[in-house]
Amino acid sequence: MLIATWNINSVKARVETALAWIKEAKPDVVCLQEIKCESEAFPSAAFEELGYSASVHGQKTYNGVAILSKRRPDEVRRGLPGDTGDSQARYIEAVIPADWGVVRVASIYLPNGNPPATEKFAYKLAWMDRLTAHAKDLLAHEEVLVLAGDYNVIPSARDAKHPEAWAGDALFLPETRARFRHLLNLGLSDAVRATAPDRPGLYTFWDYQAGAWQKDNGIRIDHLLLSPQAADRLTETRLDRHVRGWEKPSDHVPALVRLS
DNA sequence: ATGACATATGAGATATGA
Repeated sequence: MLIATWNINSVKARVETALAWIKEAKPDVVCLQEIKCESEAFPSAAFEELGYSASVHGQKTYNGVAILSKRRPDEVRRGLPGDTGDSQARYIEAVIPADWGVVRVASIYLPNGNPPATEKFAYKLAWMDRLTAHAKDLLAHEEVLVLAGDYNVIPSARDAKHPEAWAGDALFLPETRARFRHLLNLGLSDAVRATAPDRPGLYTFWDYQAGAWQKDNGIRIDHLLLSPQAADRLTETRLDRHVRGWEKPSDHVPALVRLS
């Protein structure tokens, strides 16, 4: 079972690109972030034509997450528990049938948090604490679980071409990285690092500006975190970086795991 | 360097991103 995560930076601006990539990669599950539209406006029909069911948690203009799956989900949760006053659409979770049972998949759009000296950074850290609390609850079920998405976290220096340039950034500050480590230390595996512990140059994002793609000035901020039961089934990880070179690309590329 | 790019909104300029 092939599971992907992709920050698509507006599903309406990118629907043709998304369809082209899905036809090529043929994933079983696709977690999308930054769809930037309300749930009713999501182009579900276009994906249904390719045989996918769409579960959507959207909002106007900003954020918005979705899960596309070939098999229809058994259940869907919209919104991250822990703060009923949080109106930002950044979390959706679905239980999806697999040949060997079911997999619980979350599509996560973790707050950016810049600039760091503002309430935006406090919101990011609080959101990470809520995610950790929820992950702890989910891990207690001892299921095949994949927490996939745009984490807006550069876990370590090897995950950036120029780590020094990110020193004061919300994506790389010690508080951010400590919370990400805390999440991993619950017992989750960073799938890409589980299969390539020290390899440099594994990036998922290149800024639109200043020729970042041409210079390969990238960072790795899109992650698939696996429960032990999911890690047992991990046979392949992949970053589809060629998609960044397509016409009108998202600034992120798909990251994938295969569970067998 | 608060800029470059890109997107949404809404119809010009601003907010957001990472």
